[in-house]
Amino acid sequence: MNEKLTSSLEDYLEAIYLILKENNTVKAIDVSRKLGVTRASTTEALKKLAQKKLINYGRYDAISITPLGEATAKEVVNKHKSLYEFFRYVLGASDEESQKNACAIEHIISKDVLDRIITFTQNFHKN
Amino acid sequence: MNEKLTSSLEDYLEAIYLILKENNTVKAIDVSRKLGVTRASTTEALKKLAQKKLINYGRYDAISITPLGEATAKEVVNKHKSLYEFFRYVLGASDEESQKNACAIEHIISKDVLDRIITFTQNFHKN
DNA sequence: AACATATGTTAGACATGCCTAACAATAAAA
DNA sequence: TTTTATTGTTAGGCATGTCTAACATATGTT
Repeated sequence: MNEKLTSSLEDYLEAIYLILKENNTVKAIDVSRKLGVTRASTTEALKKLAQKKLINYGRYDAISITPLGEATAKEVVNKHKSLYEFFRYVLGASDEESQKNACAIEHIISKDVLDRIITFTQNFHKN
Repeated sequence: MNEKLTSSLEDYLEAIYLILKENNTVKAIDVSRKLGVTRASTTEALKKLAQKKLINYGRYDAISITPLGEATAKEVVNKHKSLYEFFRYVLGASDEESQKNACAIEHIISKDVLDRIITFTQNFHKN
């Protein structure tokens, strides 16, 4: 049941969550544009996310996020944010580099190492 | 021509390089065991690496690495080592966690951010 | 050398994830 | 409201990467 999401599906879920937060509404095409994929690809991803109970969605239907989906999305967004801040403010990388690497690494880093990075960043800011 | 390797092919090349360094010889089955994949999968990967001139290899033939392949492998190994050291000695993660995360992140981190991590680790050791 | 075991290869299958092109439905404009 | 444009869906294709099972070759043992 509770299988781990693929990087790709995490990206779709994250996009839906972020768009919803800005617009209070999401359309498939917004997701397509945000991720730079075709509408066809988005349709397929939406089906899979709905099957996993992370979003509510039916044919030609509005998209909404479930509580489970929202929790999952928030986790990904937090990972992204934590990594971004580490790259940007601790390592001094550019905004673009920090974003790019956070986007890739957020899907594969372990909780243990991420937590250490978060702690490290906090201590770094204190000193 | 000089297309970037996939994460998977980088793993195979890295394994070949490391086994060669220990044994002075590699067999496909060694690679299979090291990566936890079937012999069939390794055969296919070897074909692709040979096509890209990273290894010398023909049907039922011994495997050797080309200068280009060796250079490429060394880069990956260095990325791995740098990440491992950062996780292990700067963040204080366990050996296993450090290995696991290095294995995954080595394929996707950018040169810019990696270089910053290397510098950071060096400075950390000085203080 | 003959047989047995280990290793390598191939074919065919499956899963993921992307695409294009054609079609369907909805929304906007006339 | 009828037409047009936008958005969503489906079907079919392609690439990657894995697997199993059957077969081929090589290696080791007797």
